[in-house]
Amino acid sequence: MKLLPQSWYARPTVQVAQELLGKLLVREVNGVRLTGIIIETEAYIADDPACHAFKGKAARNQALFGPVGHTYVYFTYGMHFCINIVTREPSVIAGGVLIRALKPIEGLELMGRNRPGHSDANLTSGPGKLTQALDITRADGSIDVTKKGELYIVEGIEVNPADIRATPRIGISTGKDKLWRFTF
DNA sequence: CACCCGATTATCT
DNA sequence: GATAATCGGGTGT
Repeated sequence: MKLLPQSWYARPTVQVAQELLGKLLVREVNGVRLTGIIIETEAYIADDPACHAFKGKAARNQALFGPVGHTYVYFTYGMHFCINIVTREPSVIAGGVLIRALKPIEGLELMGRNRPGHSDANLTSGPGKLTQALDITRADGSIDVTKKGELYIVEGIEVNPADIRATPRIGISTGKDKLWRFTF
């Protein structure tokens, strides 16, 4: 499995959001490997009222302004973590791609233990669920996913661009007119 | 299957 | 004090 160079993430956020579909998110902790195919993403950039970075730099969202190819993990609704990959072209000040869903490939047993009482189909079928299944927390913010480590992304399956569907993003109150949620 | 709501807390007004 | 890039359980059709 091949890692993607940092330059791959230094391209327009909306384009990378689509190309992340089919890639593999790999979590390695305590010698156990958890893997899933990325099947749903959403793009967020600074020039977009729905983006956490829209109102400027703050303690919570600083990672969105940081180096591309790193993670941005935030905590929301008092109980959920969500993970983004920082991605943007050089002329854009901040931006990232929210990973909304995975298809579990490897390490189903541990994912199930991280989410007791749930069937395989419900392990990673939402942004808050997949972080729980992969045991991703605040501590996993600002990790470089272009290098093998506790958390990284490698090439996965080929996705036919014709199979990619663009729809409005979920759960936001502004910026609903943009079709920046991608599934295949 | 559609809608409604409570849980729980960081962040902002 | 209100809101939030959510989830899961409940109720009603």
